[in-house]
Amino acid sequence: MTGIELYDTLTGEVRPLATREPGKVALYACGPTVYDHPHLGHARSALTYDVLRRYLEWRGLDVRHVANITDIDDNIINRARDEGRTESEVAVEWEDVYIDAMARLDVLDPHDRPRATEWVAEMVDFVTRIMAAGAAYTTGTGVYLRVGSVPRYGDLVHRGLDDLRASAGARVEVDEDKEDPLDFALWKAAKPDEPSWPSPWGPGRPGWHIECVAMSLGILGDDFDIHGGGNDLVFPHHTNERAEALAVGRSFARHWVHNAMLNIEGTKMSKSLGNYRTVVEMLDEHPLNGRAFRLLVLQTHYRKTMEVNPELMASARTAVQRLDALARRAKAAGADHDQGTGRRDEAAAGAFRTAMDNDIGTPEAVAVIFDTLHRANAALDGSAEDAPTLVATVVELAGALGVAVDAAEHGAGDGDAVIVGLVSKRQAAREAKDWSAADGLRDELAAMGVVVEDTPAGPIWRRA
RNA sequence: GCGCCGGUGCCCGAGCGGACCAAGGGAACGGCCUGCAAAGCCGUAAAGCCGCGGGUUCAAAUCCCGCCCGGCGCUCCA
Repeated sequence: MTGIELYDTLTGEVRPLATREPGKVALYACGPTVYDHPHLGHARSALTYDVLRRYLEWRGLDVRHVANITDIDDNIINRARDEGRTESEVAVEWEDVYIDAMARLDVLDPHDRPRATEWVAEMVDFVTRIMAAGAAYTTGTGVYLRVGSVPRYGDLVHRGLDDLRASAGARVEVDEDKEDPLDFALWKAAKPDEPSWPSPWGPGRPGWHIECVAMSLGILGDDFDIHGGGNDLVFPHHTNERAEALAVGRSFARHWVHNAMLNIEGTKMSKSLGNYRTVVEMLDEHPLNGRAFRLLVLQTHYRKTMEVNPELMASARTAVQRLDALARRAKAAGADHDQGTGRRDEAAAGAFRTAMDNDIGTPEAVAVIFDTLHRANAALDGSAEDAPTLVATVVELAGALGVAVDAAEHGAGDGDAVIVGLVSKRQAAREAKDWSAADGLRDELAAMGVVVEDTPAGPIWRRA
């Protein structure tokens, strides 16, 4: 028992996270198929599991975080064909873009980042076992899972087989060779000009969902703790992953976690609506956007659709600056020296923990952080004894959610000497009570994008 | 149509039966601080009968029923 409660999609309720091994958490989060720019939805999803992982670690649990990269599928093949390149070239390019974008969002690298193409042998082996179990059959186009043979197939989506059948084929035409419209390909027979791997059923490539089963069970083992992903993956992706594992009698995820989608300007983000936003684009717009977007994600519960628009990004940036401002003035006041020594405000840490233990209540946790920030500022105003502890608590709790607090006055470094010179020149003018000279210098700095703040301990500055 | 998740102040967004909490962030306004600012502090608002209509209860934003609206899913999408 971890004391942490998490919503489980399978049972449809918040329930205690009871891990397979005490003190350890095996987490598998579905990663992207790499053939295009990662968008804000990918970022929200990655952030959700990064925060979950960081919090579990903050609680002292030993987490093994696996996030896959799907580097072979129809989209990649189509893109490669369109661009006259190999599938591998396309996949490598977009995987690099993805990983770089995640790093800029301060998403920790997962402990394992398996690629589908590196696990084909395991997938073939898995399909072989499903065949042996009598839960699959071959047709001219590949190997199919017999969905009807899997007990409680629709449990994850909370729908019965007949109900699912009734809407099957609503969007995609049904393959007549299949025994049941719900059956899906475990292995696809090779078509001309497509990459393929040898198999007992002839050359082909992995079918649907099989890569995640092979990799999650292969790396984390049976009965691993948490399987996560966007809630659009509940069906068919996760439902079918689960079916594949169940077909060979293996116990799959103990807990299913799904994050909600994201809207832009009130409507869903989609390419056709023209409101499709990429992570790189968002990050390039403002140096604070990485942290601001994370804060925005944290301010909405992970199971609720979140809103993103320029105004909200701006307000999140302002909030991030308040965090930095606290650190800066604490540093100027010499009140930050005990950071990392373990001293913290236990009332705040306790409230934070209570919020997070309750199904990862990040909005409330963020509220605790800002309440503490408020107390820290007040303590700093009155030079109260506990100011350093409160400041350290803010930094620690924000850090537990992956929000870095930056006390540095210096930006990139370029031009710092000039800025420092102007700041001290202005201070000299102020001491001489030459206000017009001082204000002129402040305007000059402002034109350079630098804001000066006068504190009892002397002037400090930051980039706007 | 079916399943899941939602509809709370100017915007975003907590709360899930009862306590001076209807949190927290942003925006606005007044005051303090400041040479003036910035940062910070204090306070305020006709700001919301918590989507609409019923019901359960001593007590509901919180539970139940119906309706309206939004999002996602219903074969490869976070």
